[in-house]
Amino acid sequence: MAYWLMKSEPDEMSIDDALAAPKHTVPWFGVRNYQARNFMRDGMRVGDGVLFYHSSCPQPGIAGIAEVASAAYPDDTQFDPASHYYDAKATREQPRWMMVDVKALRKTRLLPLAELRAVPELEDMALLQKGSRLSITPVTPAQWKKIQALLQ
DNA sequence: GCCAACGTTGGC
DNA sequence: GCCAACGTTGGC
Repeated sequence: MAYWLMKSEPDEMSIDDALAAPKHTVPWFGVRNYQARNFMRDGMRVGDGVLFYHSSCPQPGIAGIAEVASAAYPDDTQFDPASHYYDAKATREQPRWMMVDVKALRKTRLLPLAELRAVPELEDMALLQKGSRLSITPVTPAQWKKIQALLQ
């Protein structure tokens, strides 16, 4: 089992929104970065652990725990000209962008980015690397364990 | 709103 | 294949 951190802007979809969704499950549409797509398509398995991260907001940080709830499948918004996420170069025969379903398990206390940065055991987290902008990053088992402890 | 850092595009 | 220009991300 692998672990991941997935960023969401709470204005778009917060941990509360995800918990309020049917089956607490939401499609993770809108990823338009190849590395992040590849993590979903090639790396994720159903049941993988997910740190639900709030970004681009007054208090960025980890806001909840979730899990991967499906294999990767095409993100329909790429085919919709009216969508913000439309991609003219994508076709149904040759989709370019994939997504997974994510099931929210619980809301946690907000574990702020600044607090994560202050933990020596977490300094190698992909999230914390200089210039890192990826919306989906891997988390090691040791990092996952440390963060669970911080959330106790 | 600023800006550092990064990814993508497209001309050559 | 290089790389300049541009667009985006996301913390502050």
